Amino acid sequence: MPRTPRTTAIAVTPLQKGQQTRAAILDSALTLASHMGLEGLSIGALAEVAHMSKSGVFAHFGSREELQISVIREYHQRFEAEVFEPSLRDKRGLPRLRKLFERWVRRVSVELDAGCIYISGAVEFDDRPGPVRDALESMVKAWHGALNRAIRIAIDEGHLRADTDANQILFEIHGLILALHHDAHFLRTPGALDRARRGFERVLAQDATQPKIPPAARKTAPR
Amino acid sequence: MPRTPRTTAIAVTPLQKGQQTRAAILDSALTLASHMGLEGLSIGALAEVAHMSKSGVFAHFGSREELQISVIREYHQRFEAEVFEPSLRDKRGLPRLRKLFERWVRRVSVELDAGCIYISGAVEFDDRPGPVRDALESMVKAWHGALNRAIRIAIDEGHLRADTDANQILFEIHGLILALHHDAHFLRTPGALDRARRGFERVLAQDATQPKIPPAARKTAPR
DNA sequence: GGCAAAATAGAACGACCGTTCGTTTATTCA
DNA sequence: TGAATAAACGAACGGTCGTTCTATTTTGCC
Repeated sequence: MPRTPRTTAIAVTPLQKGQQTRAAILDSALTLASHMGLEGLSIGALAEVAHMSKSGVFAHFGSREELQISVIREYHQRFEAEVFEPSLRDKRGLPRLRKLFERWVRRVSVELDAGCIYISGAVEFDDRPGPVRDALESMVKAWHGALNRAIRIAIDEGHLRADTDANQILFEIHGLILALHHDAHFLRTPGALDRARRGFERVLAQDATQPKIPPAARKTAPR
Repeated sequence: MPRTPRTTAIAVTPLQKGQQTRAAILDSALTLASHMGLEGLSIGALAEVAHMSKSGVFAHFGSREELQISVIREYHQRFEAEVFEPSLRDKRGLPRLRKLFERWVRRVSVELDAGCIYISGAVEFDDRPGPVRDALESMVKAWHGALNRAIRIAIDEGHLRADTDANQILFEIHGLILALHHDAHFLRTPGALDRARRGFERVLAQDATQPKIPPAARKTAPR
């Protein structure tokens, strides 16, 4: 058989028309879901934003549930590309962990008005079993796994004490992100970003083997 | 004019029939909203749970929005009665703060399956202006104000250092509660409750004037 | 250029939504 | 007890939802 790049031609052709509009729809769906939540994401509203008919949008996903799952997967992909992957080029241990947190914090707060789909999704679907919840859960767990690994590397490198409880640190760091999201998006308290950063340094300080010299604070607080 | 306890007869009569069923409806509405969120709270579903007709339920509130606000107010009242008010009988300062946190933590995690309306509401309404959001925001701010006062009392009593940043502590404590809610309800991770408690003691340890002797941990970790 | 296949549109569906209205039942009070 | 009032019902409305189906248009390929 000669070359048959028919059905599974992934990256060769510059995206078939269908995949292309699908990507455009998904892009609109992401911003829409960030504002209205995954439950508030309706096909009608999405069609309007994408300048398409309801059935035209629908045909790309087959069901609303599949659309929601696609949104979650797309969000995960962007999250990984923006927050996780760059950290692989950072120095292992605490430096990498700090950068990871900084990018995370930015992602949650800088997403100007829109909220984080992991966070809103967790609240919307904590009581609602099904494929959407499953997709969300596996994405969140994957991210937590990556964070846990980063923390353990910091232990292995000797930057954190050997008896450090990685999951406890993860729990507290995650709490800081959630509080940041809450204060920045709901209460709109100014200064929440710095509170998250200060909290992060306090969490690290507890288990750090070196006296705390957070690189950013060094010039302003050189005591 | 003789006695006219007509419209505003609050606590004298053992609750008119109307108020009585209104309270019953509100009770069902609270559990329903805890599961489905404030946005997922529909009058039809509520009527079914309350064994009433839609219009019968509707008449008690006049609009869905008013129903949502009533739910928020009722939740706030219960939250205050269960978490805040008992603390007024606790010893001022750190003891009171610890009890406050412990009751809060219990409230968030022990609500067996249902979620906290403050937390889910904050996510649902963070970019949806209107009376519902306003009601939620004022309730949450009232609670934060009470917590802030409790922390400052601990400073005044000399239990926390004089230069303690009360709002920073509040931010971090709130984060622990949010992380607990996330892990307990969404991920269903076991041990989240203890992680929240440990985090709380770490937050306090940073600013405590006495070496950390958390009363609960004294017997298990007497080092 | 023409043909098969993919992509989109448009109308219609049943279900549920919040809300309105007229009627009927239950409660209150003299 | 009987009249006045409050409470609850039931049907209906306009609207939006996800989904289905059939037509029409657009695309990709020889």
